[in-house]
Amino acid sequence: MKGTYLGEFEEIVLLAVGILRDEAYGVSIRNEIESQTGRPVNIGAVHTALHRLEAKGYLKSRFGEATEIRGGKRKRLFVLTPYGVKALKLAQQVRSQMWAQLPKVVFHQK
Amino acid sequence: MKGTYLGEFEEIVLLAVGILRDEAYGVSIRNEIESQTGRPVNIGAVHTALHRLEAKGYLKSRFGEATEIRGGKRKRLFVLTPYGVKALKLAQQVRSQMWAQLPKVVFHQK
DNA sequence: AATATTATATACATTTATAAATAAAATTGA
DNA sequence: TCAATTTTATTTATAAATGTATATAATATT
Repeated sequence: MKGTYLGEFEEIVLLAVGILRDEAYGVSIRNEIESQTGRPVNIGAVHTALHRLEAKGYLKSRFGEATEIRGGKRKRLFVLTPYGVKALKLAQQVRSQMWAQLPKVVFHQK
Repeated sequence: MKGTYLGEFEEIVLLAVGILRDEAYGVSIRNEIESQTGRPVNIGAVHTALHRLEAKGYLKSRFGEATEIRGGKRKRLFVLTPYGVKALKLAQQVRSQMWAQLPKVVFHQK
């Protein structure tokens, strides 16, 4: 495991998994990110990120039932590991601390 | 200008520039990031990020006086542009909003 | 069989990490 | 004085990690 920190997109994927809880899989994660950020997200990008995050130990996965709705392969459901939660907290904490030190002048620039 | 959002490291570089104000240049930025994050930072990584961020319009730069202390080249001093401040705010806002939606269970996982 | 839904694989682009080279300016000391 | 040295800094080159897009596969419904 090399990179000890999260990429920008990886972090958002982790957050989406946390929010979705038992319903976090490729497509629902994509939708969640799109609605939260307003930016279009490619499904392949999500799967690649999920795979890497699992390899790094930030996520774990299991197969769900084949979808009840229409068709499709079995969903692969993801959950945060304690290590993943820790990484999220650390990333946010560092930035919060830096934000708090930004001079007001900069902060209020338009 | 392609990538519309900030990389993880780019964001930290911008924050360091904001904190350092009139004294933001390669070496001081590196030191600031190291002390804020506790992780070692390569000076070349900082310079490439600064260059990219300037090209994207998030930063602008000018030359400072040659150092008063011993020897050395002129420093290239950086400041945030309004566009850079906006990008920082947006990035933090999206994540704060997502954090707020994380179920408490996840949040308090150790 | 065609369609809808989902996952996976592959390829390529961009960002970040690392190391080494180059440049500029002040000090040192003959 | 002035060339060698020291200090400070930027630039360049390359590798690794991360981000994005496209193509392919699997499975159920219509």
